[in-house]
Amino acid sequence: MVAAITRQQIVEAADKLFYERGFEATSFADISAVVGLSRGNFYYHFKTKDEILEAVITNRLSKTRAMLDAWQVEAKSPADRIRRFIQILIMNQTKIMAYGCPVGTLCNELAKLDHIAKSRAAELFTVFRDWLSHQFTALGQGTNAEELAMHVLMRSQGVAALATAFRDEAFVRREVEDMCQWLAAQQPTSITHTETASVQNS
Amino acid sequence: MVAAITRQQIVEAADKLFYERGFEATSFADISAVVGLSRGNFYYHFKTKDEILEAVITNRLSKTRAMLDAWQVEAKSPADRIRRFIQILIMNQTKIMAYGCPVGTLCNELAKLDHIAKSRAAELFTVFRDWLSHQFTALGQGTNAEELAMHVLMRSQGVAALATAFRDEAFVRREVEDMCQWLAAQQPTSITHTETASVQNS
DNA sequence: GTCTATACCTAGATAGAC
DNA sequence: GTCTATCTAGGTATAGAC
Repeated sequence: MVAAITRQQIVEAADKLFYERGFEATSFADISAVVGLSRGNFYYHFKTKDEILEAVITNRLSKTRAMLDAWQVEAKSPADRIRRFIQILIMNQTKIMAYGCPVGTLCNELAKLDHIAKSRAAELFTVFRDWLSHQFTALGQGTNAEELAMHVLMRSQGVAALATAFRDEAFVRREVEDMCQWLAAQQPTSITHTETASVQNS
Repeated sequence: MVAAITRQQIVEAADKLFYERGFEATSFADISAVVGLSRGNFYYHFKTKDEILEAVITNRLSKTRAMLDAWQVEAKSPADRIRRFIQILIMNQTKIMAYGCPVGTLCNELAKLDHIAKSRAAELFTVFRDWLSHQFTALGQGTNAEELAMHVLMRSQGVAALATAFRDEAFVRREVEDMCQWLAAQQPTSITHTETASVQNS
């Protein structure tokens, strides 16, 4: 149907604008201008702004799952997959320096607004955490796989936040490098020192 | 003067609301309601909303500097002072889980709005970074003191972001613990292993 | 399904009485 | 220095013609 295509166009445009300008700061007029639709017709597809947000989050969730599924096939080892995740910081550096992490900034904004969808937005983090946790288990870190996953997520969020504030490419590169070194130290089969001052001890 | 007191009340109220609800989502009506002032009278003190933001950031900067100066006296060793910084995550846990880090979330919002004050907000980070850098130098890490300072800032931001999304107190405690262990490993005089997979190498 | 027109509200901001 | 009244712009949302 044409309606389904228009709807998807709206969701994609809203996704981009919510990321670049924020949810509240984006108006229907902004979205409809991008799609090339009148504001009035807008309401044929979505009754409220919250409905669009809901659709945007759902869309992001499925796209994220698809991306992680692809990585599962493309990258051979669990360590390679985790590195692939870490490398997002390099791949999306320009956008992150301008607008921050799409997930983290959305969760923060919705938390402040005390918006109904804030827990649904946090699901995006859960998807990443569970996938990372799965990789750490495959890496032989079954006991504290989830803690290690949260640690990787935490670092990514921290790097993204400071990348936005300082716009320092060298900082991003250095921290990504450091994360990869940390990761190497998490592999029990690794030749590097098994003891590091890291999350592995509860 | 009475005007100066009223002005300060406005700044304090705006500071709190900008943190808890966000800059854009806070209206003049919200602020004046807290202060107990009419909207009209508001403009006697501040001509525009941006002027209030400017005043709020200036206020935060001076309060932050005062806090760090106090820590400089209260805590005896550089390591104690850095730990004091890390402990903010525990001290302000409830607020952070609800609204995130006041500095990080403000910088993110202003970045998305492409607001003129975004670089001024980032100065708040600079104040923390320079203070932390100073402590690391005192700790004997003069060569890469600033990098270590950025690493501490990065972790704090990451923990704050995920604390907001997951509201997991155990996670916060665990990561604070881990940061303190990492810190202990940064002291050259320390008895712990000198080599860790950490930022110390470029 | 898409449009125009419009209702209704709240925002930031101003004017002028007191 | 504080108030009320008011302006204008922009937001969400609806109605109804095509």
